[in-house]
Amino acid sequence: MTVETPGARRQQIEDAASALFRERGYAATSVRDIAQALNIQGPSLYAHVASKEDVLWSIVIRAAGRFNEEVGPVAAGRDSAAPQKLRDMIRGHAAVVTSSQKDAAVFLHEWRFLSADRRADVARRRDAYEALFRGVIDEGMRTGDFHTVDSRLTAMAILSALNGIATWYRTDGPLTADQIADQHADLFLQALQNPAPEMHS
Amino acid sequence: MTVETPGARRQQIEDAASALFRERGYAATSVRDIAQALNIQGPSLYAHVASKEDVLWSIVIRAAGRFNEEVGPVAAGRDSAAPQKLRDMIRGHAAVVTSSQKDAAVFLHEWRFLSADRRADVARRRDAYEALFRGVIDEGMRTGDFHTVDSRLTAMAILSALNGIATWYRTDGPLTADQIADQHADLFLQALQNPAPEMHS
DNA sequence: CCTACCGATCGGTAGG
DNA sequence: CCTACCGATCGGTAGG
Repeated sequence: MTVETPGARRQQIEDAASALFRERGYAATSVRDIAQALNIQGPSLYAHVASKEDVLWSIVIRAAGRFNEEVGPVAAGRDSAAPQKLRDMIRGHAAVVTSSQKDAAVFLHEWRFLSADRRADVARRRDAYEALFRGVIDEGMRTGDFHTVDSRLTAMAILSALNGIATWYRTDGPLTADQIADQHADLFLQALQNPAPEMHS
Repeated sequence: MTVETPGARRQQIEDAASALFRERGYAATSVRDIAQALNIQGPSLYAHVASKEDVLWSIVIRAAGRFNEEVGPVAAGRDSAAPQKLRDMIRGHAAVVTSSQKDAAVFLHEWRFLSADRRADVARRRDAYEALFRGVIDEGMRTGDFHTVDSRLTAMAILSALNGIATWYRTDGPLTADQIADQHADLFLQALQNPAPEMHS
């Protein structure tokens, strides 16, 4: 008697697939595995999805969308300086990794199993996203808030550290998602920020 | 007429497999793919290896061994303080990632396809290795060289950043392997180190 | 190192 | 959402 919102079943499929792709990897997960998680037969899945790759694609764009929604506005914001902006971007990215852990892990590790076209699309989005981080680092160097670093290497180091959270974060671990986000922000801001200029110099 | 050292063929198999596992992933690489890279037939591979998983295992322990050889002695060393030690550990780890890029990438991403026993073994080694980094960070906090951080989170951040190098490093890129290693060391030492104490305080 | 071959499983379709 | 089924491919073995 419950009225399901359209696509509710599709969502369940994607969630089950996300968990399986993360645990076993895309290539090692069969369509029947996904179906079994939903207590239906393998071929029944094709009433809802066109192909196994389509399911992966949905998960990947879902995750990519969350990162962009969270970090994009901060990066575009004009009302805060580079250090605060980078701090908020780090916190935002970390928050997506911890709150959408499965999708994020699949996005990060399984996108190579997409078709060539879709892979190219992901590569473009990814580069644009990394450019947000490079940009704020460059900005901080221009304003003198950050000391001189290679902004590409530094952006990659930050993002690799944040993405690594997807590998080791446990909801029942000793640190909350907020603490993890804050401590990464502290760590990298400490690494980048120049000491506040002395008043008398 | 060339006399091949024993195991030379085995090495070639592991090298070819390492490249393929890295590109396509273990599960998506067939035994026939590996054989083809060596211009032999699929079943001929079994004259040299017992199973596909055995090849993965060889690559994984090869990579794990390199990390331990490079970083272990530094971590155990008694002749330098925590900051210099951490700097050398970061440089050592980064050097392995860049010099054994394929093996390192396979080690980092494909080890979950090992049997349960071997996976447990890798997990143990990995934890012991991470403990080397946690240890030197703890040491630096005790001596007052580092300010207070969560050593586990910080160790994971450092290792995730360094392991990420395997994803983006290109031999023909703008930065040499040494520059990448040094700049990661600079970045994280900057993040951790307290300013040198004033003489008059 | 080869050919011939094995049972199992894969993603996906037909036709309800 | 089901059963029945398809061709392709998988890791691996037999027997040279």
